[in-house]
Amino acid sequence: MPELPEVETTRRGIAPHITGQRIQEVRVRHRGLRWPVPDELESRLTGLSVVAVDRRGKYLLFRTDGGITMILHLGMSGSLSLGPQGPAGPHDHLDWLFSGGVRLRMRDPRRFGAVLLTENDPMDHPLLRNLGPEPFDPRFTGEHLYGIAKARRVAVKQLVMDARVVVGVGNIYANEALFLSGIRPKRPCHRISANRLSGLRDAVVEVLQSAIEQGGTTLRDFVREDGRPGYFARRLRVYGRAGLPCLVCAEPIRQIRIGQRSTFFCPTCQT
DNA sequence: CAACGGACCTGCCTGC
DNA sequence: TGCAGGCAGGTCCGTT
Repeated sequence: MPELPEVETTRRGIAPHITGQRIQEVRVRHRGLRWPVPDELESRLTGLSVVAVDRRGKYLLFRTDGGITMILHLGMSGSLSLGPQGPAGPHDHLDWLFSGGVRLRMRDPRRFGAVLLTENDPMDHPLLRNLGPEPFDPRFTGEHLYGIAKARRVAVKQLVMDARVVVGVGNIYANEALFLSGIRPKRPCHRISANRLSGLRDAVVEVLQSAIEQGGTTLRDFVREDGRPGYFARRLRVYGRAGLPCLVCAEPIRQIRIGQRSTFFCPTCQT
């Protein structure tokens, strides 16, 4: 159930184990993901070595010495694990077996994930081409947010969740960042000052950074028999806390819907 | 262009 | 206990 911190934690967990390793065999059990797993995946990957595992937004990029990059997205319910994992379950779609004996497995019950190949620069791939800056990129600034916000009329929560504006801010961390910066999720983005949007930028960076740091502390558990990456306990201030007292002012946290997504905020701390 | 709603799927929880 | 309904951390795509 990955947002950017989970994807980054996964990347850091697997990269040291498979970088430099040769793909000996690819087993595809179920091709049905968001898009069908390409028929030629097995034949084109077998024999290549992984030279790097990168990330762009929530996409993982497995770069190989054959000039081919495998693009992998975990969707809503996907996870990667390093083996040995035991017998494959019904939602274990793919295995990659490496020459060193390591096995990487992708599980995805809801099948919103994706596995694709590209032989070109993956940044030019249609799925990645129009993505906004990484949250930790110096180009993601308050001015960047403000410049876009003044020309748009959506709720600010929808703006920060728009991958063309900045990548990696999913529903949980959008809620958290808006709480931290004291902005109501529903506020029209063009009616927020540059100063407050700058605060929102800082909050986005902080909330993602600290989640990644917490994930890092459990990385040692990444290789486990049951396979699931070590999900860390999140310290959430508003997400999922409808009706519970605000941790700052004790006012009950409210829950509304914005663009079909659950939204949580404190009616006194956030204006 | 921007905004919006629907679509893709399964699992899990709630309430009748 | 069974079943319907609602909800879930993503994001693409078609329509207006």
